[in-house]
Amino acid sequence: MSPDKEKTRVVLADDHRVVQTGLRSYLESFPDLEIVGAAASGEEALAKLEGWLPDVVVMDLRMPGGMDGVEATRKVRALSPHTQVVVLTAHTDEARVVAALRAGAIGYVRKDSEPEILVAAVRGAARGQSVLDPAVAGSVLQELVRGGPLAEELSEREKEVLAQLVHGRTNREIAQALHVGEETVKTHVGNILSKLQLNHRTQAVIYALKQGLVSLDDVEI
Amino acid sequence: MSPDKEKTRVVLADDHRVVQTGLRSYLESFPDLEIVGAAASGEEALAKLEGWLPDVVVMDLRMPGGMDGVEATRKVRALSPHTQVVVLTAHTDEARVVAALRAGAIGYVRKDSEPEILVAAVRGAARGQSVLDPAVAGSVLQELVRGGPLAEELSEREKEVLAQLVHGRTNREIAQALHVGEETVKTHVGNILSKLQLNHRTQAVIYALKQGLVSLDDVEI
DNA sequence: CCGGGCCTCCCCCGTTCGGGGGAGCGAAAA
DNA sequence: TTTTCGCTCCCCCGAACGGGGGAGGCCCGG
Repeated sequence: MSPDKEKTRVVLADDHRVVQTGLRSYLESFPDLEIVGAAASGEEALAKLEGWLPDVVVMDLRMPGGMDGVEATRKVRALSPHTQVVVLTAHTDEARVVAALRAGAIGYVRKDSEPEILVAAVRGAARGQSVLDPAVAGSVLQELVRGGPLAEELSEREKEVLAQLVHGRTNREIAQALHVGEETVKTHVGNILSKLQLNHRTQAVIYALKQGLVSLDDVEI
Repeated sequence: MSPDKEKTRVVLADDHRVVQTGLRSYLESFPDLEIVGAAASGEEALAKLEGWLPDVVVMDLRMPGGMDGVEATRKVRALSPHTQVVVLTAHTDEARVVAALRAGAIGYVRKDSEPEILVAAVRGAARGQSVLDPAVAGSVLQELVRGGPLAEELSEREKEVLAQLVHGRTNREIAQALHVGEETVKTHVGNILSKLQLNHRTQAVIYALKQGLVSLDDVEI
C-alpha cells in the first residue's frame, strides 16, 4: 500500500452533523480516500478551504445560512480551481442540480442511490471525470441543454415578492412588508405568474419550494 | 442486567441509501452496537422486522411510500413491543416528532446534532431510557403537554382536500378530482382553514408541507 | 440618442375565495 | 332512542385575486 501521496483529499459539506459523520466513517473505509475536513455551511467550507486543500468537496445543496450549495459550489471553484465539487442531494431538489452543474460541479449523486455511486463519483472527480447519477442523468442533461426549466427569468423584486408569497401573505400584507402600493404587488404577482406560466399564487408557492428558491425552513405561519 | 456482553441489535430505516450506509459505518465503529438490518421504507422495515429482531430501530420520519415514519413507528411498536424506536429527523419536520413520540418512539435526535447524541439515544433506547435531543427537547415536551400544535383534527375527507390544495388546484378542479360539487369543496376548505386557524388556502398549503401531511416530492405543477 | 427592462402606480372587470347562514343524510356514539 | 359528527349541497355577499390595459421614472446598453 502506498503512503498518503496517492490519497484523494476529501471535504464534506453538510449541515447534518449526523449524516456528515456517517459519511466520514463510510468514505474513510476506502484506503484511497482521506477526509481532511468537514463543514456545516457554505461559509464554513469556503473559510477553511485553503487550509484543507481538498481534491474533492462533497456538497449538500441544502444548507442553512445565506449561502446555499449552488453559491458555495461557484465560490469553491473560483477560489480553488483544482478542487472538484460533487453534489449530494435529496431527489426533492433536483431542480437545483442543473444550477449546481452550471456553477462548476463535476459530479452529482442522489442520497437515495447506492453508496458505491458516491465513491465512484468522488474517485472520478479526483481524476477530473464527471460522474452523474445514472438514476437521473438523462433528465438533468436534458434540462442542461434546453437551458433550464423556466428558472431565473424573475427579477430581484419579483423574487422578493415570491418569497413573500411563500410566507402565505396577501397582496396587501406584501405591500406593507415591501413598502410599496398594493397595485404594485399585483403587478409583480401577475408578472411572476406570467413568467412561470402558472395560474395562481398557490402554484407559485409550490414552484418556489420545489425549485428551492425559498426554503420551507424559513417559513413561519 | 445480565446481557451485558450481548450487542445491541440496531436496524436503520432511511430511504437515503447513502446516508444509511454512512450511519452503518459510523455506528458499527462502536463495539456494543450491531447493525442487523436496514430498510428504505416503512413497509420494508415492518416486513423484515421479525427476521431482524432488533432492539432499536433508528427511523427517519421522511420516507417515501404510503407509510411515513410516524405510521411505521406505530406499527413497529405494535408488532414488536420489545423494539424501541429512535426518531432521526431534519429540523424541518419537527412538527411530526410529537406525533412520532405519541406513536411510541422513545428517543429523538436531530440530523444536525452531534453524532454522539445519536449513539447515546440508541444506547439509552436499548435500556428503555428516553433520550431526547436537548436542542429541542424543551419545545417538543411543551407541545406534548398542550396536546400538539393544531394537528389531526382534520377528517379524512378534509385531508384529501388539503392534499389537493397542495397540488395547486382550484375549488372547481378539486371538485372534479373528488367527484363532488364545488360547494362541497368550499365547505371542506372553509372547515380546514377554520380548524387550522388559517386565513387562506396558501397558508394551508404551507402548513401541510411543514407538517409533512403531504410531501413536496409528490407534487407536480 | 433611443429602445428596453425594471419598478412603481392607476384604471376596469370578471372570477375566485372565504365567511355566514341553513339543510338533508347516514353512521356511529351516547 | 337521541345526539353527534362527517359529508354533501345550497344561498348570499364582501373581499381578494388575476388579467387586461396604460403611464411615468429610472438606468443600462446598443
